[in-house]
Amino acid sequence: MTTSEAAVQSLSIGEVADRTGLSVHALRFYEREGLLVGPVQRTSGGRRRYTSSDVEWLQICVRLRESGMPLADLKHFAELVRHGPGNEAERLQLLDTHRQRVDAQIQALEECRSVIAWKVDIYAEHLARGEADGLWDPTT
Amino acid sequence: MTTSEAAVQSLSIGEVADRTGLSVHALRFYEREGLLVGPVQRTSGGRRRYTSSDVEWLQICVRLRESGMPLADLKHFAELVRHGPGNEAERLQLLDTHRQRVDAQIQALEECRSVIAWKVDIYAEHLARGEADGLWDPTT
DNA sequence: CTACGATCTGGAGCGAGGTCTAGATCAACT
DNA sequence: AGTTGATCTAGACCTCGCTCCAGATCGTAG
Repeated sequence: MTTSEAAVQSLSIGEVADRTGLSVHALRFYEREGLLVGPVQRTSGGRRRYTSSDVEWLQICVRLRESGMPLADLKHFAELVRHGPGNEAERLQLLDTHRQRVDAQIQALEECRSVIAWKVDIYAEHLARGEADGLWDPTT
Repeated sequence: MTTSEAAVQSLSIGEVADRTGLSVHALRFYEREGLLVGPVQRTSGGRRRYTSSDVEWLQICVRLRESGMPLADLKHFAELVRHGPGNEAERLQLLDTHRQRVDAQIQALEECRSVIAWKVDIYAEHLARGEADGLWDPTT
């Protein structure tokens, strides 16, 4: 049998690492930093057992981090959730602000992309005509 | 006339900082790190004078950095350009590889965006129905 | 029982990408 | 000449986000 039998609902840190893409080091680090909503349960021997709700939260954290949210903001969000109902408007604002930043980021990346694509085209064209057509501006 | 025109077209480090968005510190740092194609000219007094071609290169650097290219790659690109013609294929590949990374990044951000937008909608809906409808999953 | 891998804690270390300081010099204005 | 602000160099320092280490413990398979 595998590691989880009675533990079908709770996962070890390694299993959570697999499911979230975070390293076990990062998971412990996140916990120390107060990025989790609640305290992680422990076995009698002191090993962490993560609930599916812990894992869902971590998966959201991963998305927010991937999209550039700083750990400090993530921590703030965790605190809001931890303090329970009554601050939903603030949570909404935090997320919505971040969404706007993501939008801006996507747009900036698309501009970069087109500048890069343009450079790529210049190079490709030069190469197609043969490299031997001599000098050209170093910045192209 | 031509000479003075050329002189007029060179910029101080502060002016370049304004035009590129990089700090003067960052400009000196980039230079030290070998990210520039050529050595920057100096006045008799030792102050840097940037040509418009320097500035163009820096503007490309800014775009590449904004889109996540590491300084090491930028340095590599600068070296290729510095060593003159003959390695255009390699430059092309470097840029094209980066363009692919940018594409992947845009796609990842769009996924994040939609996850976040979904969360935002959940919060907005709850708030629209009044905050008083009690408990809900902390991870929502 | 023994091995062996996974996990534990606290704290040090790291790589990226700058940022800042000190103390001197330069250049322009008054 | 004096004042002021920009720039110079070398090098120390900083933030962020992990990553890794040492040394101990847990827990399962053989």
